[in-house]
Amino acid sequence: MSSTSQAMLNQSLFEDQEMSFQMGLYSSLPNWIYTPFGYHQSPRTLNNSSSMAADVTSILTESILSSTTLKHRDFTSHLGESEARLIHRPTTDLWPWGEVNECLSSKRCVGDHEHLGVTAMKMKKMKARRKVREPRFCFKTMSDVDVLDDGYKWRKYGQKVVKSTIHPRSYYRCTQDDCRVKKRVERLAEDPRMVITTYEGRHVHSPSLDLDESQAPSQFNNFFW
DNA sequence: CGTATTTGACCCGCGC
DNA sequence: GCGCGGGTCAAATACG
Repeated sequence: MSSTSQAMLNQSLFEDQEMSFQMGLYSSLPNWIYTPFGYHQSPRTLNNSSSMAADVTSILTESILSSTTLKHRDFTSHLGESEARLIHRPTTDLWPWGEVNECLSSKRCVGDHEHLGVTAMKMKKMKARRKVREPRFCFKTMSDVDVLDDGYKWRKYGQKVVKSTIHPRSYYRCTQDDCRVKKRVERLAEDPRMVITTYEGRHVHSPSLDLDESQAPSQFNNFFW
């Protein structure tokens, strides 16, 4: 992995993030899956199978959100041995399970975030808020449009100019009754081409196919909750 | 005219 | 306690 893409990865690890994905330009598939702990793998190595990529993201998300320990066999049992081998980091052929488990057991998180501009103070804030906040994760997408179509219907309820960027942050709530899922959308200060979409909570319903619902939702919707 | 968006006010947690 | 920053509310406004 180049140092440039590593820098992009680091940028995605911003405050409050449980998990992030980076999606490729005009692609519905994440190129990378990032955990808050800094490693990654490319679902594209899985034969471009989006359903399989969705499976991987589901496992990661479930594991992180439920604070269970992530184990390699979680992948092997789900994907099969040969496919699980493919999701190892290509450069090292090693998935740092020790670090994953360490972080998931809340002994310590992320280690060197200082160079990312995330202070220890902020980390304290994150921990405090995580206790009361819904699980959240985010996508980083290169896109001209701010609000990506994720299959759900959203109503905007706020906009705020946040510090350190000229780009306002928009706040959306799922329009479905009894569904408290929120998302916020902002552009990366360092690279306005990148849209950061942060989801908070999980939908209690399926994506609304507001028009033509005869079409199957397809695996694309598996990426979103 | 009903619904969605805009936008300033308000609230709340946090650091000092 | 005060100020700051981020998140939400809700009245006003825009839109279809």
